[in-house]
Amino acid sequence: MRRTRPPDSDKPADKAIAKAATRPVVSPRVTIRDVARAAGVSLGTASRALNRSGPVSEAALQAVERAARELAYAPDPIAQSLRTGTSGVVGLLVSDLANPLYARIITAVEMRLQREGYAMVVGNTHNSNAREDMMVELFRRRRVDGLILGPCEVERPDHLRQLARDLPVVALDRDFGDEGAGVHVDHFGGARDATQYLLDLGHTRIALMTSDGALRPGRERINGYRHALAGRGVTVDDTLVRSSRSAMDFSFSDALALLSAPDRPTAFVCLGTRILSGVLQAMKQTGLRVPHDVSLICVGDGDLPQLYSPAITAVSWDLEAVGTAAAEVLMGAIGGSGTAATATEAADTAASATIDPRARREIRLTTHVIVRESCAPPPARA
Amino acid sequence: MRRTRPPDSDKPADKAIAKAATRPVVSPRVTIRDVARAAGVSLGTASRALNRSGPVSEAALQAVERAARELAYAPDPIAQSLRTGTSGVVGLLVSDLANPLYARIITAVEMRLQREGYAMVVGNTHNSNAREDMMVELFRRRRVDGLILGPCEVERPDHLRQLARDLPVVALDRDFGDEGAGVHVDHFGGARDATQYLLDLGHTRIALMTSDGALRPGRERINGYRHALAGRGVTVDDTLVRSSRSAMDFSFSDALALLSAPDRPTAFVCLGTRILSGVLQAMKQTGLRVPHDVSLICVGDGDLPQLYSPAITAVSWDLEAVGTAAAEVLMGAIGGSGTAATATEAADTAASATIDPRARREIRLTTHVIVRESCAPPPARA
DNA sequence: CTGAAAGCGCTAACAA
DNA sequence: TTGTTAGCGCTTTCAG
Repeated sequence: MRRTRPPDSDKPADKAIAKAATRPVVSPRVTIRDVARAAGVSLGTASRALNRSGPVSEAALQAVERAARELAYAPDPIAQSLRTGTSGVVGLLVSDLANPLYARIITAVEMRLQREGYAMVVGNTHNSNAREDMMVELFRRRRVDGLILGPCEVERPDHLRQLARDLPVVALDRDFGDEGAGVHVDHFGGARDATQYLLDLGHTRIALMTSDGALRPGRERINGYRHALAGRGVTVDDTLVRSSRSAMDFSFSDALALLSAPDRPTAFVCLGTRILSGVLQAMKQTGLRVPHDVSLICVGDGDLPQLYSPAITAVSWDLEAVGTAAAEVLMGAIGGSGTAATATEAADTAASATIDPRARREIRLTTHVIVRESCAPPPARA
Repeated sequence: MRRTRPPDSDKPADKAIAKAATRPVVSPRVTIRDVARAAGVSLGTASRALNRSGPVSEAALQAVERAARELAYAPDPIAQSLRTGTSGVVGLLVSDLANPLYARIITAVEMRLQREGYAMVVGNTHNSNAREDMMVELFRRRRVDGLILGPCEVERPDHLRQLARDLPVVALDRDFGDEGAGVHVDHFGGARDATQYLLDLGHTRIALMTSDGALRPGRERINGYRHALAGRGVTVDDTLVRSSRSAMDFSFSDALALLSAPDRPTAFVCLGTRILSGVLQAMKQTGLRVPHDVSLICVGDGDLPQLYSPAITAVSWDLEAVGTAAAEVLMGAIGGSGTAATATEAADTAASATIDPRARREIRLTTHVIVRESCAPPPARA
């Protein structure tokens, strides 16, 4: 058996199918042909009856339906896909499926999609644009009817716009261009409110710890923080704004440094529970106490802030709503008579004027702060 | 437009595809036909060359590969599926995608699957057998090449065995019959070790809080607990073993009751972080302290036990390994020249003797306890 | 209103 | 070794 290394078709996608192909098919399916025969009509009529896609006499309709029922006929999605170019599948890509935030969003998306009969394929980008592009390509090959994309590595609004041009795309907390749709959480407002709450308590040295200043959520939050400070005439001390790419590890050491400094902050705004973890550990290590010595507020709620002792005040938003909204916007875009996909040759041409209003939809969700036990007025100055 | 209500084809699956079908197809794909033409060979030869599925002359091979490369040809998975009856997709069903445990397992599965070129469709059973059956049916229609199934509602080993008969199935922490495969975590050992650790510390009144006695994990854990107690000659006080279906809500009130009783337990084994939450809240409410007044140990590690203060001792196992193992076992079963699927008419007939050894594989993973700060000797008796 | 027929893109017989 | 052909199951013209 000659076995020169497969050169091109060795891409994983092909491997999978080739490998699986060795398994024989299961049981002889009931096809639409069987239904047609049983109903005594032609194949075309059966199809039209089943799909209500053309004129069918009442008699034929009844017969076909009865036959379908009796034979327990179920259409073959694969065959339908081949013919129609659509799949009844939507793809969802996030940086980390295991992130509880995404996990909850995904659950909501799945639930909504399931109700509508769509299946959901998921993928992990590991926060890499390259991986994202690869997965998107794979999904497109599989003819997904739409895509939901979470934040990834850096913003690429034009890239996203380009993609949205021939496939319904819903962005989660991502900037996108004129085309496409997305659901945005008001991180700006969340960070602003959190900071304001702290200011009201009398804090002025408020540290902000964020992980990803490059992405929309991080950016918006930093802006909200600055906005609140500016609103009270407090000048921003940039040494108090720490942002990095990796979460927990950095937040611990950064918080430690901050807390050990002579003029240490009296409050922390932590953007995410992983960062909260790091700060909490730093607190533990330095022997400082919450909220007596320093106040803490966490942007993004979860088990940890809720159950920690003292319970941590948090900025919260409805994750299920994010997922549901994403699913709904996407289905709107798919259902909407797909202006999105008329294969114009010159892809760089300016967008046509006939954009379906539904294809350009943004949903904005608000945040609110849940006051718990982790914030108090700052300790009297030494 | 006459519009008698769709009677049978109104099942969600059909709805999705029908709806999506209104969108036009994207761009004219490069087909294998184009490749063949460009390479100056016939369609069949191109196919054989691309798949190494038959004799091809070196010259033809080169030409085809070059053509494929230049045209950036990518095979259409849908068409391949229709022809071969396989899809390069595997389905994964768990009771709750948002459960951090599953979320991490899923991530690992996805990573492994992705490497092999498989896509993953996921679904939520919400712990309902009916939903599980429905989703399985949906997935099968879509011709998934295999299934990974998490625990759900109640054990149905025969049902699972039946299913595994014509589709590769990997069970996660579920009992399964003679056919099929699965990965099992040693929950028995975990609970036993945890209990023993507590016994060693001097505890005898150890409460066990579990959520799902009906499923394998819960059952095994209860057994492990009993085993450890029996090994030390401690008689089991059944009032100390609390099990229920719903997690957090019940665990709070149950723990509260237990803690308020005159002869209260000096230690708790909490099966899962959600239950830990409830117990923690009950502790807070009663003013009891960890580990001074009562010791705590959590089966199943996570953010909460790790970061709580005091940090909670936990029984841990490698979730990534669970996922990876599941993916690998499944791929073994799929790749294995599929003895699983020879459509024998009488499905109830005894299994044939020709079961591929790979098709019957079980992977067993061990647990270990991570000692932290939540356990101490019991307080001196009043 | 209905039936016949043409494919969607691919693989797998079967002849040559 | 190769080219031709027959479908996989379905939707959708296009004539009747």
